[in-house]
Amino acid sequence: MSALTILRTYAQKADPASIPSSVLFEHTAKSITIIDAYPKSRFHFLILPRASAYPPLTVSNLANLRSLLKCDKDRAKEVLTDLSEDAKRIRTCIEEEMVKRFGFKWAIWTGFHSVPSMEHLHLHVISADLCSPSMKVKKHYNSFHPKLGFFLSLDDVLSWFDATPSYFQTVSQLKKTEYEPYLKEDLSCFHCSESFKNMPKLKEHLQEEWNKMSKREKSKLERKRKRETEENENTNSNAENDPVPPLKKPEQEEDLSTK
DNA sequence: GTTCTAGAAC
DNA sequence: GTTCTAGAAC
Repeated sequence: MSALTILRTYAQKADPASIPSSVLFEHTAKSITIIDAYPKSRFHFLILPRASAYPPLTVSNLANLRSLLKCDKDRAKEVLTDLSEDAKRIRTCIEEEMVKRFGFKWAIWTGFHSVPSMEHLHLHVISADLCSPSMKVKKHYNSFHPKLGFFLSLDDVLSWFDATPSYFQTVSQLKKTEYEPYLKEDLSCFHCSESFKNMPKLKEHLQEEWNKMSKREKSKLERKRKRETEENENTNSNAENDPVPPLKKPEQEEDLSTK
């Protein structure tokens, strides 16, 4: 089967449960969520609108964002808002898993590639780390870089529907010539903008950025936990006494939070 | 995505 | 001289 149309065959399944469990994450009447076969971050899912869920839209209307945005505006918006709801649920699952596996939560991006590499509309739900063995070449990295322009956040796309009709017209063309050059831009860290000469150097740096984030977030959680314990002890020990003054933040805490 | 090759890095 | 990497070709 062609790699380019694999998503379409999933989206056309009458019974999504027949999709291998190593691929399928979950499905609803309207969508199918799969685990990306080549994850570009620690968590990377794709949400596909099911081919028969949006009559009279056809599988060719659902080929990509461009083809969808050419359809009746209300119908297109319905597909996207449904995907948005699904994404919200998936993000919650990812966050739970982040806490279970890594002990803290970090950002999750939800959006489309402006120029997709596979047939059938697919919404990326991807953790904001871009650390993965499958992240190999510049094109991979730049296609998810949140500040570059190639990656279109779903919220941005939804905001196009509230813009002027002429803006919607223009932006919904998603011209390849406009977006493809982003993929060739120099490698720069999405956290700190530092630039890198090659992928191995960038990947090493992204891992360091993630380690820093992990430390920062975990100590934040630790301070929160301590504070809550203290507050509880305080409440209990003073339960029979008169009103207690609010707890003051220790000096040390102020310092750490600014770092 | 994988394979091949030129050129950079070491 | 050998290894590594980016980019082109498929």
